[in-house]
Amino acid sequence: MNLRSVKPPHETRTRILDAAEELFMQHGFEATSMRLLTAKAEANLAAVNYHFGSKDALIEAVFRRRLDPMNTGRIAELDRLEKEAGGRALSPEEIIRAFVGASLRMIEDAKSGGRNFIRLLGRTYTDPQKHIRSLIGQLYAPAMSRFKAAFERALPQMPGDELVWRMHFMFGTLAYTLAATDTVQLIAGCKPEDRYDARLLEARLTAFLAAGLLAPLHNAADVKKAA
Amino acid sequence: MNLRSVKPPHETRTRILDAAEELFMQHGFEATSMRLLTAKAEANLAAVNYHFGSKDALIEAVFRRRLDPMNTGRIAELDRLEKEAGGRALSPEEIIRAFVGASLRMIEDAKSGGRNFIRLLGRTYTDPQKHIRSLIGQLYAPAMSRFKAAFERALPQMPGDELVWRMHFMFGTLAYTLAATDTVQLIAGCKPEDRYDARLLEARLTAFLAAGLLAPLHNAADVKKAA
DNA sequence: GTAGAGTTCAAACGTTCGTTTGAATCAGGA
DNA sequence: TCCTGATTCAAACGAACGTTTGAACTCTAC
Repeated sequence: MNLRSVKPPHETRTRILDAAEELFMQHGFEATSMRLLTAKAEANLAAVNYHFGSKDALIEAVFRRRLDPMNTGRIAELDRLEKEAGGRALSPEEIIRAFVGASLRMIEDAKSGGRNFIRLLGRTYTDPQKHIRSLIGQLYAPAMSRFKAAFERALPQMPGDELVWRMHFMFGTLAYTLAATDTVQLIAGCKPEDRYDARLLEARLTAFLAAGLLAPLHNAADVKKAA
Repeated sequence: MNLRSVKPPHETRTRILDAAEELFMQHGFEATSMRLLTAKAEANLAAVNYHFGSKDALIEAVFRRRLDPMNTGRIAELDRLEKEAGGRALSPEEIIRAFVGASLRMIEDAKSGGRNFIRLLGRTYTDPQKHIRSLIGQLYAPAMSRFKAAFERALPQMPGDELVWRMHFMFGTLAYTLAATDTVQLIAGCKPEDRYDARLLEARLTAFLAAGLLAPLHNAADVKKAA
């Protein structure tokens, strides 16, 4: 029995995923070389191609590992809330919290690299590569349609296109807030340790998003008339 | 006089900037090679290094060309509004519109590549490379502090850290909304030509942002108690 | 018409990239 | 103990990268 045999099966795979998550976040996909990545994972250069097939397949695996459970959890949480509410309609705040909470709980989970992943994810929503965006879209699609239906029930009076846009705005606020923490420092000095008091952030985000979602409806006719 | 002499002076520089703007948007910085870029600009491979010095310097020039006038315009618009208002305090909506309007006016300007730039910009806020983010931060700093002061005058009752966070949220919504148009299609089918009716989008965005900015203040003590 | 600065050009530089290869090493069952 | 499939390893592959070079070319001013 040599030293290497103490590793559980597939540990190399996991070490590669962890290293990839962190390095992709720090440097981006293209700027992270397989040599740097495998060195950090304490694996051989060929290990990525052996275990995943290619660099692109590794990227996909990084997202699937975290995103599938996260969105499954979001849907389950929504199911739970609706069952708990019986026939009563959920409030917009409850629905927002079910969505936002999943991200923040992963950020709070400091032991696993969840925070790395959330920041990576925020950056990837706007990645220029089409196959990456379509992967993200594909992984989000079930949760998206589920939450859209929930919002429609909670806000039956809101026009469909308006709801789509406001969901887009909410989604963007969440993605950007968790990815671009530097901007807060840009706006004003802000102690780093305050940045991720997840519970306080959740309250701030939810209040902001709920208010935006429930903003008074503009009058499209007025907008066009003013033009 | 040969064919090339019909080009105005520095036109090669401009063609390179235009090509870079479009290709950086489509493929990102790293994935855009100098060979592809100079081919699109109908320039020699060495032209970028001759006119700009390096690829990094080209990236910086792309941002400076658009961002400097845009933020100068934002500040001028705010100055104009305040002068027009005399002593009266500006409303949050007016301030938001002054900021958002600059982005949307550039998107509307379809002839120049303004729309490309705005999308590129939205993606770059979350770029992993530190020197790029710090460049963006540096170019935004004057407008940021100017608008922060304006919001403080408009909302004297709002705590400082709360305002910083809400500005962060607003900034994120704007950046993401203009960069990740694909997500709207993900949430629900949406005709592409509707996506950038800039005037309608400005109304939607401003309503959402103003409502979020003016959201009821949460009670931080309650949040901590609930934890 | 010629000197000279500004610009363009083809070619090559050294480096790094993702991937492949084939041998070496491992664990576990017959 | 030996076989077998799974995994790791060092080494090399061809391609693509950003940059540099020095000659060729263009236009202006004298």
